[in-house]
Amino acid sequence: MSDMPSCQFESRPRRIVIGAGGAQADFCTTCSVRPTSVCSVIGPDDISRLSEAAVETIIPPGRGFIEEGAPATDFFNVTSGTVKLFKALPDGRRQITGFASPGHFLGLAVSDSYAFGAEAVDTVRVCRFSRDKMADLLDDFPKLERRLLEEASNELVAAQNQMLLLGRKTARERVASFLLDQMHASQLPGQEGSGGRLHLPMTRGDIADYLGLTIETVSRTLSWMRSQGMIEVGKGYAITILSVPKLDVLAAGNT
Amino acid sequence: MSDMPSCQFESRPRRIVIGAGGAQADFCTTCSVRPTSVCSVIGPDDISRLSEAAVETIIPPGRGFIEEGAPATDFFNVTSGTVKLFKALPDGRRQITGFASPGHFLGLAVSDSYAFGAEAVDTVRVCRFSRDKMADLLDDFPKLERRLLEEASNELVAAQNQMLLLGRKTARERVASFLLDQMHASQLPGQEGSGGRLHLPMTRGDIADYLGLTIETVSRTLSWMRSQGMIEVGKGYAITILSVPKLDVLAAGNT
DNA sequence: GGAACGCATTGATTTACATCAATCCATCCG
DNA sequence: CGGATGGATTGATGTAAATCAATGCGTTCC
Repeated sequence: MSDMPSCQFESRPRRIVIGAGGAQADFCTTCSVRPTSVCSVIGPDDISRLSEAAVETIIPPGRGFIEEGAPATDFFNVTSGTVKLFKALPDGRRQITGFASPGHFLGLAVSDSYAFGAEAVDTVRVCRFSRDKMADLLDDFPKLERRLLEEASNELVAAQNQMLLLGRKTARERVASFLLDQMHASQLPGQEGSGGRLHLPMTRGDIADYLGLTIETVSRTLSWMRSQGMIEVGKGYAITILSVPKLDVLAAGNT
Repeated sequence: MSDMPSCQFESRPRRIVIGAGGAQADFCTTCSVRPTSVCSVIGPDDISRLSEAAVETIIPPGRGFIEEGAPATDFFNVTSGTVKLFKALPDGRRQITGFASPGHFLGLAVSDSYAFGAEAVDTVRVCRFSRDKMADLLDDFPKLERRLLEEASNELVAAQNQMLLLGRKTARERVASFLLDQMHASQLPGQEGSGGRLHLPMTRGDIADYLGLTIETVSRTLSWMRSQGMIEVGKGYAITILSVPKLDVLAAGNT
């Protein structure tokens, strides 16, 4: 735990701060266009309240910024990039429990320490809040609480799906499910169709830790899918989905 | 899906109903002593509001009462017994995502259909609410919403632990983790110490489906633990934990 | 009492995936 | 440029747990 690259937040404190009568539209600009963000939930009139608690932080690829088991002091809202959330065993085995993309909240845990670690996959921007102030905000903005409940419910559904995947699916089914999930995530409102082209910012190792497999099995499975004409594996982090139906059949477990 | 033993709720509608000025203490008696229940969160003064929406239902062992994928019309609060929550693949493979005991809420899903199925392990009592009315209740009782968020957060933490278990732990580690979890759950406030004696209402099949193993592996692992002096396997559903430290070492992955 | 049933245990065998190991190929950097 | 580095791929081998199979054992119900 001690050799973890701990993040000093590279904080340029209050990178974007709004005064009482300042230009509110400038606050956390990414927030304002994301339907799931803090700002859009709270409403423009109260943004100045939020600004007192928030610090925007930029996190470089591979940098950890939440350490599993550390005191849970902060609360985050991802505004750009992809974050991997994980838990680890003492001997180093790792399970990535999810990838958080823009709009997601981190640090919901009710306990006083983080139940998971978090690390930037690519360059990530987050809005960071003190958890103390967060409690006050929740009292003042019921809509925010509603939004958090919605978020938690969605994550719970995702977690249940992942438990089914980890407990009962074969390697091929896991990879197929993953690719389809990623495709759906990339087709969220605002994103263009992309014709089955995926970018996947994470490494094979991350995918393996997410799917409960090894790097080699992930690699072999992708090669097999390529041989079956289901996908095309490009250079770098590009994968193109050639046949959604074939992957669907696989992912559903209809071998 | 169609041959599932669907529950007609065996409803004796409003088994316990309170009139405007009625004896409020009679409503859902189990609720009133559980710190996590709906009633105790809402407060006695508002119980009559709740009574308009709630129906107490008794569900016999093995009976399913939430069908995965069915329209999510109701919302439940378990008041006694144990419920298994699960997801299934078309070919019958099953993953139990959790066991719900008294105080737990079911049906949080924001979508309009249930993301999981639910079935009674032993005889179960629940308070059932219409989801439509639930939305109104949430507006009127912020404390309830806070409580639900807390519940969801706790479940999320449990789900993350389970993902680590399913993705990265060996069979022995899984069973050890399970036994320790069950022991901790049985030591919640109110329950007596019990001296390591566990009751486990679920079958080996349920445990297997919860841990992502087969019945045979669960059985073999328990036998092995017995041979190691870690546990004692009694008749029926009784298991006695003889050495918490040994199980701890196993569960943590220190092989 | 004794089939019949469901659940659990134990043994023999198979297998999907992990592990060990050898390239390959970009990118980085002195 | 050329060695070093980190990720990815592919091959050979090992193994933990699944599968297949037999038996036991308590309950239920004629």
